[in-house]
Amino acid sequence: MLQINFVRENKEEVLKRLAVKNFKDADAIITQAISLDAERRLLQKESDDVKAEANALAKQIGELMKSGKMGGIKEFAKNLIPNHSYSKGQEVEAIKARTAELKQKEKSLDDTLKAKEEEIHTLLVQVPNLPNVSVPLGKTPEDNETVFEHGEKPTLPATAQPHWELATKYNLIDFELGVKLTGAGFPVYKGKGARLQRALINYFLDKAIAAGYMEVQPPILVNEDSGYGTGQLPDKEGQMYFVGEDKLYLIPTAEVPITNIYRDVILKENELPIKNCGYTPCFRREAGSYGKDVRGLNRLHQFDKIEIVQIAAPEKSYQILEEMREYVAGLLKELNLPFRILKLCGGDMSFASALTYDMEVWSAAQKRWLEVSSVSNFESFQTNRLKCRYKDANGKTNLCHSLNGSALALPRIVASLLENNQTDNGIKVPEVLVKYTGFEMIN
RNA sequence: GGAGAAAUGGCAGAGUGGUCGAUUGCGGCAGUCUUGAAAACUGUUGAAGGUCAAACUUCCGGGGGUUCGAAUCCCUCUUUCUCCGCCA
Repeated sequence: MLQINFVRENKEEVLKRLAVKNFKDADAIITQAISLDAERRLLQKESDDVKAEANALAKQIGELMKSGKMGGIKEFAKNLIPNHSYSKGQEVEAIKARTAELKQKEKSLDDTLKAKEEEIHTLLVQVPNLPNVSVPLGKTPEDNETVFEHGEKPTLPATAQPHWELATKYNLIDFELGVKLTGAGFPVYKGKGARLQRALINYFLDKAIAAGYMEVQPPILVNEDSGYGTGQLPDKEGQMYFVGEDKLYLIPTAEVPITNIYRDVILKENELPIKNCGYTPCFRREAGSYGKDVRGLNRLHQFDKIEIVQIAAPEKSYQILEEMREYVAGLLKELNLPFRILKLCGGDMSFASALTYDMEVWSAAQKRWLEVSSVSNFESFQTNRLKCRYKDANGKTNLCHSLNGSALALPRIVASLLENNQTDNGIKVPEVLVKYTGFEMIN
């Protein structure tokens, strides 16, 4: 969520940059939020003044009663409403009447204030993050900018098979069985298929740890506050599985629990950057995305992913984004998969991101690019919701920046490994994985 | 799941209706002393809104209530601890 103070002070800039994200109602929403905020501050002042008077009265009554000077109370009451005369014994009642009046006023002001704040909030949560100045213009994935390409696309013989056929041929993955147990999109990995999964998880975690990330094992169900903190709620509840009985959501990515570790936390500047990694299964309903690109491992309801998350000082976050991008690229190089890196255009970026790189591997039999990672800088968009802050050298509290990336998502890596490395004698396991799998060939 | 107890500032721990945003200790920061460090001493040290800056307001697990006035009393929710039951 954008900060209202920033929006207020940089309206033109905000509108200009929202246009890059093709956000339609920017002008109306921003203008209204700013005007509501002005009203809000006036109300706040008014309410504060009323409270200040009530507090002062209560305090004085306390002092008078404490000193036992009932006569003092009489004088006090007279000053309260100067031209009013009181009959005996009414002094205290007069004071009470005045505070009751104030209290009523306070309540009505606070109700209005609260409503105003909610209105502003409702408007602001609809506004996406501002894209970084380097984000290319564009509306569709066609407009993404390829910033890096690596590796040779293998040329496969005519007999080459897509991964879902290979998976069946070598008895690695049973899609039908998954349907029996759960439903479409919940495959069962078996034998070397299961072992390959486990090998990849361990390999990715070991690499992340070596790169300075601390491993965490978070819960894979989260509450509503967490869903809100990273921005899945209130908008995308339809994409998450929900356990109604306990009001918990199955995580769509480890980003949610790991980033929420830092919700309502004030960090010391020397603790930054915080680098966490974690393996979790991820659950996505993928409502409305059916078609042929869901074939095999291309799009699942449950899949495994290793996520890297960093909480950084604002002035370092873009440098860190590049480091994270290099880190993920390094993994793909080691796995010997041809890949490209895209800088997403304004129209293709996620709601919360300021700059995103997508990493896509070449899937040789399907002859298409598959997204296996997305590395983003959210700047202070998430941390504003999370209230994740740090104290700088001057003792001032500022919002941190948050970043995350997949490192990596397994299914499409597996798909690409199977397809690209297929030979007449079986599928060759990449060298770096052999010590994790314990076998060199799948046959 | 049943019974009881508790939830206060980075941590520990006072405070049971009236200058309490909160005693005190530890920790942190700054200074004095020292060649330097430690120790000792002095000062300082929560967050949010608001303001040019102040004033001022809010926050003692969350929400609601009683009262002129609540950290303090009442209701409710959540969490933690102890005991019992069940159990990987």
